Amino acid sequence: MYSLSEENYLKAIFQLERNANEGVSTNAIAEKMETKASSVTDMIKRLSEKKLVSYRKYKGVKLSALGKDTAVQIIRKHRLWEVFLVDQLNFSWDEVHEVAEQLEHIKSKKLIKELDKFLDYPTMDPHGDPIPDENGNIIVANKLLLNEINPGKTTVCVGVKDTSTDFLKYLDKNNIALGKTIHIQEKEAFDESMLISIDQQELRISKLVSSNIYVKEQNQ
Amino acid sequence: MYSLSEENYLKAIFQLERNANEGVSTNAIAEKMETKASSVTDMIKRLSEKKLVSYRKYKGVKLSALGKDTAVQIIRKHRLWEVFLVDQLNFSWDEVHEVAEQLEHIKSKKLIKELDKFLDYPTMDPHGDPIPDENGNIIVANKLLLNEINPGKTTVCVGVKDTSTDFLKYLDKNNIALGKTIHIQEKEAFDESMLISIDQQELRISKLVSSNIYVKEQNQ
DNA sequence: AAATATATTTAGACAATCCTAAATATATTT
DNA sequence: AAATATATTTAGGATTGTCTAAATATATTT
Ligand SMILES: [Mn+2]
Ligand SMILES: [Mn+2]
Ligand SMILES: [Mn+2]
Ligand SMILES: [Mn+2]
Repeated sequence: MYSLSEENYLKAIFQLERNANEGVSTNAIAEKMETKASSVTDMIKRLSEKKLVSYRKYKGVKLSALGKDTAVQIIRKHRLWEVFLVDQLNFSWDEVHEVAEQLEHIKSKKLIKELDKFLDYPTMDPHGDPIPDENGNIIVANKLLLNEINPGKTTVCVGVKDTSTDFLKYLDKNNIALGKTIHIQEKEAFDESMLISIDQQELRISKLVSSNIYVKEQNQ
Repeated sequence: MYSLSEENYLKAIFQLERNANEGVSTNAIAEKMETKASSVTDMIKRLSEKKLVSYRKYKGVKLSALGKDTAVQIIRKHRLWEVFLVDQLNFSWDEVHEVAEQLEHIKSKKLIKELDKFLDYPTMDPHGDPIPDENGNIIVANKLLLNEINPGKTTVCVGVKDTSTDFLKYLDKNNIALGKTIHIQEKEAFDESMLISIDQQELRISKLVSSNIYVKEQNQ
């Protein structure tokens, strides 16, 4: 169907489109893909030929319905594989991404259908991100960033924004994981650092940390 | 490490080397890979540069130790994935090869180690072929082709030589599977067809069929 | 609005992999 | 051993995807 390279571009454009409401810029794609703007322009033309994106010179690209659907299916595969690696093969949440980047390109309808069944139809991946269903529908949970919550509140960790190995290992080290109850004791006005408690343990975290943890408020 | 294409060539050469004791010919590789002899020559030069094969013009290629080891590890991955697909994801033995051809190229030491453990260290794939261990050792079972066995003997099916969908579906239809007891009642001298019985059911099979089923003799 | 900075595209090139057609080497017949 | 057939390599080219450098368009400053 589509090449590995085309699939990676589609995924990148999809993720960039979430934020920007205008066409996604060549440079933004180049940065995300860690490649050169000229390479992006080349690829955009190919994707446009194949009706995966709409493109007007200098105006950026938008995914077509076909392009969007293709991207979502790749994300679905990526996240299902991540679940498999963590739940069945003893991978930790900081080890799965690289392998899932490869596995997401395996082409087999049956494989992904059976994997989904085997994993008992998971709805989120190890980082708290939603897994699109067969039809490409994504249920967006109403989650908030921890740094937006007021002191005194009790929350539950439901996801991470930064999924880098460094950040995930930091969280591991400090006993922060999906499902953990996080109580916010104080928020320092000066640098927005927070004093939180998890399992009766106090911990001070920087704004950089609190702005990369998704939570939902408890009992609401 | 190595490209998908390079890996596929190594695997093909490895399999061809099993039979031929001389260097593997360009044409043999071309036929196996369903490509052109000129493409094979191109690739052989690349593999030779990378010390994966030794090559003398017009004399065919031989895998180096490195090439052999690389090929065996790919075969190991291929067969482990086939076991996974059949045992865990409800694939039938005629459906796995195509997907395993893709999965065998996923690069992750940990993945294959954990998959092996998850499957409880299987020693053979769904077609009865041995799975090389971590160190690349292959235990060659002493199996015989059914057409070499004399009438009156009782055997157990332990593998298939032809793994094409058509042949595997024929076996399914006729209740022939790994582990089944096959009793040989008659062998027709004229065309070497056989009358066999499986689960008290009689079946006449052609020489083409009996020469693609591996068995071991019972009680010996 | 002109000058400057930034973003984007184009031109030209390169590596990997495949192909066809032609040239050459090796093997088989006669 | 010459003639013929078969196998293999080489030459030249296409495609995909990448890159650098130059050209051009758009955005921002002054
Ligand atoms: Mn990921
Ligand atoms: Mn994830
Ligand atoms: Mn196979
Ligand atoms: Mn097999």
